[in-house]
Amino acid sequence: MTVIFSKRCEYGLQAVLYLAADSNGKVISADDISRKLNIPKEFVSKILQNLTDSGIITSKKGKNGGFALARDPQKIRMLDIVAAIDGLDMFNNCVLGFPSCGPLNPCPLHEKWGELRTQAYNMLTEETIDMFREKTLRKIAAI
Amino acid sequence: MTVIFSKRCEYGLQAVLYLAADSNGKVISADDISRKLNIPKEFVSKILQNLTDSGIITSKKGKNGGFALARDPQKIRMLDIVAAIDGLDMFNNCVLGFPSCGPLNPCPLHEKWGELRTQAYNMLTEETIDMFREKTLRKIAAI
DNA sequence: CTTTAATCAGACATTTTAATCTGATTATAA
DNA sequence: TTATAATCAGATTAAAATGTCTGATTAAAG
Repeated sequence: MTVIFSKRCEYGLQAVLYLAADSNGKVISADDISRKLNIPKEFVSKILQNLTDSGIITSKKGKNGGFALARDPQKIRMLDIVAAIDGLDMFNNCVLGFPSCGPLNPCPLHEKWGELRTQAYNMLTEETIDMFREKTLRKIAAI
Repeated sequence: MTVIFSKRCEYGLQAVLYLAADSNGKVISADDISRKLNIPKEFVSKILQNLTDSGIITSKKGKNGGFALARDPQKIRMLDIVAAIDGLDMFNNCVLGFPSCGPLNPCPLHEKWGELRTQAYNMLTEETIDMFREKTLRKIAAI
């Protein structure tokens, strides 16, 4: 198995993209998100709690409650969500699992992989979730 | 958690690189590999068995037995090892975990991520383990 | 004020990955 | 030919990730 993001993180990214795309000021319930994205309800609820604790989304309790973005979608970077759920270790640790891999003591793939990793990091840093409204809506409509 | 290669695959890559770098025609035992790379012996043994089954390395049983590359190091691509252990799903599946992500029905990250993924694929395809002898030796010396 | 529908908190269960153990087989060397 | 040192095969354990359940709390609506 090879993974870029954990399932938790994939689902978290999906959920936040959905909140950004389809909530028009209103909150969206975990149940709704679960059905739309086809993610187990109890699981996505946990992830939404995480994201609430991290300050990326807010929650409204009680009847008609749900979740919404905590700030402008232009101010939520893909990286923020990844950092909140998976952390940023992948951008520091050696791709081959060697200990203390760095410029001084590089593993065989260090440089070439480093470039790719930096590109990935930049991508996640530059892209904010407001860029994806239409794409997200189209994708979700097709699930 | 975020992972590119599984632990099995990381260890497998390390082990094959080591075989390519430090075996001068001779076989190297799992015990030796375990000590040099600081990988649990029983675990690396299993991985070496896998790689033997996959035809990437060969094994010699009995006293003074061990493992060696099955063919020229110029003919063993990094990708071969990854394919044997982790498989190539990561090059096909959606990075956000959406179902049936493809050109017809792309996820929001589909294109940008696709470029990076292709670069990674090309890197693993173009690089053969003979390119890494010195780097590997230097790295292992520093463990 | 009561019902209802939601989040929240934490325990629990399942599955996958990582790691270990046991014993059989094999081949070298004394 | 016997002792030794290695791979091999399969079972077992441990840890981490994924997924589920139960009940408490909260707040809106009837």
